[in-house]
Amino acid sequence: MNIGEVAERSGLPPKTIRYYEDIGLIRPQRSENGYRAFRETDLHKLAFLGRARTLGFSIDDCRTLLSLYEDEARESAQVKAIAEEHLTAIDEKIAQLRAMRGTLSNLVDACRGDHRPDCPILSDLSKKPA
Amino acid sequence: MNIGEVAERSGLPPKTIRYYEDIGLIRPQRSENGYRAFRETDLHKLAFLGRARTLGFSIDDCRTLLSLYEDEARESAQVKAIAEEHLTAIDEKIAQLRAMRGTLSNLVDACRGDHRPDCPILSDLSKKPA
DNA sequence: GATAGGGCTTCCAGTGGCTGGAAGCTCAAG
DNA sequence: CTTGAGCTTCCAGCCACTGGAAGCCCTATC
Repeated sequence: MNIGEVAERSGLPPKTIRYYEDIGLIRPQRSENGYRAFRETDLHKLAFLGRARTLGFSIDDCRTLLSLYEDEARESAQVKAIAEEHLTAIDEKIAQLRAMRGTLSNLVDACRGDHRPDCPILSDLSKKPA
Repeated sequence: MNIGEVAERSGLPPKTIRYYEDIGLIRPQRSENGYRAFRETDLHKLAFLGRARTLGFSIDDCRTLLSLYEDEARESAQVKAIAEEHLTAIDEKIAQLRAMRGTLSNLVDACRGDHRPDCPILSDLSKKPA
């Protein structure tokens, strides 16, 4: 398979696939003409990576997950630990965003949004921290 | 004021303050010795920026907000529009994270996390997209 | 007056995870 | 034989900093 087909079937752009090779996540073979020659296993790995990325795992986590996936002697506890840590990080991000959202939403509600200059949003931003 | 004091009083690291000067958000004067010489207005601006950043506004938004703040002929509608757009973006991010969280949390719950290799998390990552 | 230290300066490079674009080779179709 | 799509590499840029090196400035102490 050439990169175009793999891109289509994995859902990842060619650029990303090349990048993943660059950083050593996959090692496709090469045809005589210099083109990357992907096997089914490469495609499978890329799909794995794509899915892990949509779940928000870092590239580093992906690397580890992929190696665990290929390691038949893995312990599911290793996988679970990574996932739990990631879950915690997600929760923290959500909490942070909700805090932002809360403040911002109050400010937006308080702002008339008309042609006059006075604006609670700017007032808040410019007020001294207590 | 030197940068150290401004850093402490604004809560921003010196590196960040220099960076903000670099990209033209502030224009502190200079002392004869070459040190940056900050006035109260600079400090005020930096505090404004710091607060806007913690609310998640992009640097570009911050630049606009700052110029609106200094523009006495502004209309609060301009400010509100920026804030509302940002609010929408935050909502999208939260939705995305919650989707991740939902899937991931199911997978984590389903994984025994023991010494055995079989793991629903890896199974899910490796399964073909429907 | 020498020295030690902390604070300040600039500049370069790296972070994460791609993405855009240029220059050039290969391949299939007409 | 030409055209165009697809592939190759490499370099640069995104965002918002951050780390580190090399070197100047200022104050305090001996």
